[in-house]
Amino acid sequence: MAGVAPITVSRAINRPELVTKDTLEHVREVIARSGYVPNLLAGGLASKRSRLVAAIVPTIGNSIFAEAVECLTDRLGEAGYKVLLGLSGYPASREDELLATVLSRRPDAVFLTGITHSPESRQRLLAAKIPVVETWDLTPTPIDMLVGFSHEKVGRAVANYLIDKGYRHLGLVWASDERAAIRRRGFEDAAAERGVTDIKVAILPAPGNLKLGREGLAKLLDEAGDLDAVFCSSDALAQGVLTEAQARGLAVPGDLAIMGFGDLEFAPYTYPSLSTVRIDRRAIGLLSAEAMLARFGDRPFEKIVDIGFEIVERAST
Amino acid sequence: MAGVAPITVSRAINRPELVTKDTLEHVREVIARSGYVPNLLAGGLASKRSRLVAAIVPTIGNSIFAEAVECLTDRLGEAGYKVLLGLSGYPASREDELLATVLSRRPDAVFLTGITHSPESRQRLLAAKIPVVETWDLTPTPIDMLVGFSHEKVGRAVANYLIDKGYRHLGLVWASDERAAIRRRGFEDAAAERGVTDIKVAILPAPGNLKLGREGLAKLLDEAGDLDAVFCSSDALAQGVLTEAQARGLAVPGDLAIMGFGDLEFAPYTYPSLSTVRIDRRAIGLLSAEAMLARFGDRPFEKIVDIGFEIVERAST
DNA sequence: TTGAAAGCGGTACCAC
DNA sequence: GTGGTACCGCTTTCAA
Repeated sequence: MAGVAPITVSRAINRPELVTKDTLEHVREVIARSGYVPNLLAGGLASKRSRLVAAIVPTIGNSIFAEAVECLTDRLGEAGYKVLLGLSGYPASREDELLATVLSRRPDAVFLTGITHSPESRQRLLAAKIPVVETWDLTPTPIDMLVGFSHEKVGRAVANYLIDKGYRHLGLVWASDERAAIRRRGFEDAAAERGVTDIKVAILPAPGNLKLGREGLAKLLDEAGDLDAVFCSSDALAQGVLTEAQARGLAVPGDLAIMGFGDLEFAPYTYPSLSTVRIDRRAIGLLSAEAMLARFGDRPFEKIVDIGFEIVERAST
Repeated sequence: MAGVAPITVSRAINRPELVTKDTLEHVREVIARSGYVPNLLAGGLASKRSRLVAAIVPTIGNSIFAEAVECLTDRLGEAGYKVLLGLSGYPASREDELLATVLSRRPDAVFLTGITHSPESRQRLLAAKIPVVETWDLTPTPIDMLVGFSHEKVGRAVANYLIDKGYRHLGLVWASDERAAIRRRGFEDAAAERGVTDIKVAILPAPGNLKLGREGLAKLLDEAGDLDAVFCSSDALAQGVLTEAQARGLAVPGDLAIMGFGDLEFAPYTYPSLSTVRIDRRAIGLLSAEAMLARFGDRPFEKIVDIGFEIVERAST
């Protein structure tokens, strides 16, 4: 329609600096007039760059992962990439199958949640020869790149924090999630080193929610009445624990201290508020995007980024 | 590698019923052994079916949209489709641009939030000739299909509900969001019909959160002390209003009744809990998926699905 | 700066 | 039931 070769249109769109100003204007005018929409499937096939990034997360509903995915999507979108969403569920049993189907879309990079993946998945990821960013956890041997923090350190830090404050009768209201299990181990190890053992635990199905939190505390209190501090594997559970404590007339933190995890948006402004472990979820998405973009542009990027965490003290501990 | 024509491999994967059992087994064995991963970009280009569905939502972080997208993704995933995420932000100013870039991926269907789209977007959508599902709202003239509910009716229902309960000094803590504006109009119209005017309004930026909710109630109370019921444009804001009310020593619902909107997961179990308008977010995602799948299979599906809503009464009204 | 030809990796169509 | 051939719509490569 524009009276030029297809390749000139391609260049006008993708590398306008290679085209004369006049040709460029003309092609653009025809594009606008004709309503031409380039077919990126075809483009991806020919160029072997799909400009698609797969994000595999357990869930995005009411969850700490949503915000990371949101940041990832935003940042990648600026650079012309779109995010393919893969929800692996809890437990991440669907990850293998999901990864296989997602890789057949030929994404240019993959964002993964967690660091434990089946040998088949690792193999497939390696074979794809694309940037892979594992997140939400730390390991010295990532598949490729990693943006996360140490769950063991979180557990240890919270145990020491609570013990420093004088609490000795500790309880956990805990979702049966892989990374939470590592936090628990860190917590129990550090507590044991300080001479605090006999930690009560209520295990609940993941993902946690307010109702499960209430049930968790109820179970804990029915079994052991002398609890003075509870650490929860998520803020959602902590909200439930707080609710149950209030319903039972317990003063927080007077009778019972409560610590959450994740620092979900609703937490910081609640009154009386929950103490929690702040994780910079936006940083996980953003840094993952930057890591991928760096690799796309052959620029160097740190292999492992530890974004750390922070204990946020509020009225409840 | 299998000693058969490419098309036979294609059939073994996509239409195994057309291939002899022996050939099928052999091809499958070779596929497993070689680690062959089909290229769906190429397949999509050739077949003109990308098996991609675009979902355009304002945001997925801490939001009512995340759950709908989750259900959509799950249901479509079962059928071999993947979801391309498009985040249009608040206000949906990026929708046009987003839609253009997303359509160049040749999705087989599009999930949209809301019913107001620019003429260019409507045009592009129509030109794509694919199923389009608009959601979260109602109109007699959708682009194609629609799964939603009437925001005007929600507003009217809440006004009548509060007035029936004897509240006369009404306030709104409201995010500046398009659909919320329609609920507000319905609320004010119905209230006016019952003789209740002079409704105080605090307008806040979207999306609402707990902190903004606190600020909203503070503003309302500072301007008009005689408030006896507040309707919030989201549960997140309502949580903030509740928090601020408690901080000021107001009894809820004795001194101040509070009504939220959306029925976010944290709300149902909070104690004392918020009354709210329950929207079946999962149904929006699921029914949208079903609508698309029906159209893919040339099966009929209702053009417009009104999922309705429900006022959930709890301690706070 | 622009274009011709080839091909990316599959699937549609029709013959065998 | 299986295969040959053409072609999906774009980008690569190399030549002009």
